[in-house]
Amino acid sequence: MVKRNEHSNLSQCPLACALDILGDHWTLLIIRNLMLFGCHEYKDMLAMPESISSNILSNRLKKLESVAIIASAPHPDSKRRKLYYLTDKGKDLVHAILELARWANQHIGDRTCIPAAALPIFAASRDDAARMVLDNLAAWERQNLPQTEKI
Amino acid sequence: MVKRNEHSNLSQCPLACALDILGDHWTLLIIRNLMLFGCHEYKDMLAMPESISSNILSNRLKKLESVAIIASAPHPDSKRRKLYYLTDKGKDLVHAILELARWANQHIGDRTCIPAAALPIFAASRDDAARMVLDNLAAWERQNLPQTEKI
DNA sequence: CATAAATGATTGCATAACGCAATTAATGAT
DNA sequence: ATCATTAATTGCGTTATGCAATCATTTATG
Repeated sequence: MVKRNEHSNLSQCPLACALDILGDHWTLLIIRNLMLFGCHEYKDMLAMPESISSNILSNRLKKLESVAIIASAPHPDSKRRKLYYLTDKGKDLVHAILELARWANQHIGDRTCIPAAALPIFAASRDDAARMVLDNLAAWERQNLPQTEKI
Repeated sequence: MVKRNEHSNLSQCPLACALDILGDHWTLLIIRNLMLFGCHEYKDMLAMPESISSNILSNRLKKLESVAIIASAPHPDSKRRKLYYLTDKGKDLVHAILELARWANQHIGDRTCIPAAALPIFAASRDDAARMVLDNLAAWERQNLPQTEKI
């Protein structure tokens, strides 16, 4: 059985190893949902405009949890629901994600439109933008996660 | 015929549109080769440690040229060789690429090792690093590309 | 209590993308 | 002339993806 090429078997380049985890069409969009769009539940992610399939979503959430980029907690309102959130490792992707979005906005901007939820972040400077995102996440966590669950 | 999900059909989010172009296992590695490793020819890219297949490489070079992230020029030494290089649009990915590499180095650093060619860049601050990369590229272009070919 | 709806997943199947080896066409070198 | 190099392309088998349907569990409703 020929497995998919895992760069990290052959290369120790940081970029190559990062792409083993992040280099597909969906993973960074899931992280974007958690980071910028206040999307913290399975059903919310299924409803995103890019229309991810439920099997792919399930698969990616599992992978991201297994490499500790995200974590999950039971939803306070229901046993069958879960809250997904970014770990510190996941939050640190804010710089890479904002740079990719910034590039797209600058170079393929005729095809893009910054989502309303992200407008204030795009208006800010690089450093301010990252800080705003992290502040928003911290505020969400104070409201929605048990205080002891901070990872 | 079911085509691969193209996010840009459904979403105008800059990140989603960027991933239509960059969101696979190989595209950013090719850009990395041009940007950081002084790798400007087909045969050099085939020799990279991650072992890309020649059909995939050919396909990605074509796609990247079609979206004007790279361009090519005939090699001065041989008609059958080509020189690939980054356009300004491609060079602007320097920030995103360095942030991804920085993240990997910080969070999965046990599995990574910064390639020697990139060490001085990693040692520098964010702003200095991007400037160093762009200076290196400009120097290479002065030596290897006809002056009128600047795109 | 019985039934229906919501939710987080999993399964089966068809298709597209990929990985590998071999091959091609054009050019250069001996 | 013959062989090697280079930038691709082709064929074929494997893997990943997309989609629809389904499942199991939990919550809501009559």
